[in-house]
Amino acid sequence: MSDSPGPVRTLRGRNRITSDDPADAGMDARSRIQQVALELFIEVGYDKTSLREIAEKLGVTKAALYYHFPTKEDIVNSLIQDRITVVAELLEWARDRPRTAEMRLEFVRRYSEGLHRGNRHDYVMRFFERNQTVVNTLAAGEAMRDQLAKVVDVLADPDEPAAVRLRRSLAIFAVHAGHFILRDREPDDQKRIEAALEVAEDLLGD
Amino acid sequence: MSDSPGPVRTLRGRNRITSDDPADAGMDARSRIQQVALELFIEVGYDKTSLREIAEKLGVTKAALYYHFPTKEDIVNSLIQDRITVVAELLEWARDRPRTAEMRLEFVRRYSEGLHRGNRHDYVMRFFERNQTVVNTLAAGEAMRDQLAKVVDVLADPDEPAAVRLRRSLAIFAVHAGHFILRDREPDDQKRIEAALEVAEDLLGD
DNA sequence: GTCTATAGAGGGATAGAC
DNA sequence: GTCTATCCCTCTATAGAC
Repeated sequence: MSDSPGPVRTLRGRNRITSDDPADAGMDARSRIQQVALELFIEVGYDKTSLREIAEKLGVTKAALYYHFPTKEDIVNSLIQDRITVVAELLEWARDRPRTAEMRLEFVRRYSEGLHRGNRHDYVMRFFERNQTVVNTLAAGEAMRDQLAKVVDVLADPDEPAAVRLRRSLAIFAVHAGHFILRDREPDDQKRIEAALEVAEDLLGD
Repeated sequence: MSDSPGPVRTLRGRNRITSDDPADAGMDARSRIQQVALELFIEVGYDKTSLREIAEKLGVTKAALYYHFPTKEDIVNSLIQDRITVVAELLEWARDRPRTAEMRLEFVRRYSEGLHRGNRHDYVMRFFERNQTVVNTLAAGEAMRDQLAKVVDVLADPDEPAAVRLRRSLAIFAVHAGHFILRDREPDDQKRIEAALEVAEDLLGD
């Protein structure tokens, strides 16, 4: 809830998650907070990440954070909001299209594209899966859950057999997980994404 | 670490996770604590579950818990320990067997069996996936991660192409997730397990 | 084996100066 | 926009009686 005061949302094209240090000029305060918080939320966990820790890593004090985000939850919500918007657009695209095999394929490709092109959406999803219990207590988290269910429903009719539904659900999961599961063996980002898509398309077929 | 004082480990055959109330005679104190804690850890999350809450649900006080488990972490560790043992045995079984297609199939079947027959192992795994960031700070959690990697390595040679590796990894995930993903559409436990196995076997083929 | 009471630490959030 | 200082709360864990 609430998108708070603070400066206007800039959200520059940024993919890497390595704002280890002050080399991060080029980002406004709000973005830098989001970035550092997201890293910590993924690695240490949302609950175990204190505002003090975030502030320290940014070289400011806790109180400074409160100027940009009224609560800790608001940091998460701001992160999730972008992602929700993008998926909502994709669902809108799919809305009245007939559920053909080609349509489903195109749907997954667009899904993958939105996940990897946009701003750190892959890391937002990683946060989501690594902090499931936290996310369930958030309104924005509930929204994401609903969307995910709708995405799955695009890929498989709710009254298809259980095995088919599961198989198609895994297509989405392949797109999500591929990026991280393969990280150690396949260093090339693009190659990983393509491999994941290959598996996903395979799962959609009969 | 540490398996603490407390009574001897009994761990009766028990599958349901519904110890809502004192209808849970038949379990010793230690098991009842594990049961209630596991439920809360899954639903509310490990961090947000306080010992007070666990104690309240059991109708005792916090201090009583400390008699059975020296720390909060020890509850988790005791839960995970069984699971680690079972998977270790399965990996031992697989150790020197040739990696044929039949062997992989049998491996996954045994994996599924150990997951659903044993004592609430499916819920332990659900705890694992829903509290990933917490589990990573635990020694026992690290052990589970290692085992999972080894399980995947049984199904796919580390130097096979990325897409193949991902596909096979998903076989294990299907077994894990199927049970929960399909819960709303397919009420029959056994049917869900079979559907998941069907998908898993499919993913192992070429 | 369970209780009451409390120590001791750390967290989120606010007040108000600059 | 950032700071210092502080409030207030909850949590884990321990001490010691019964």
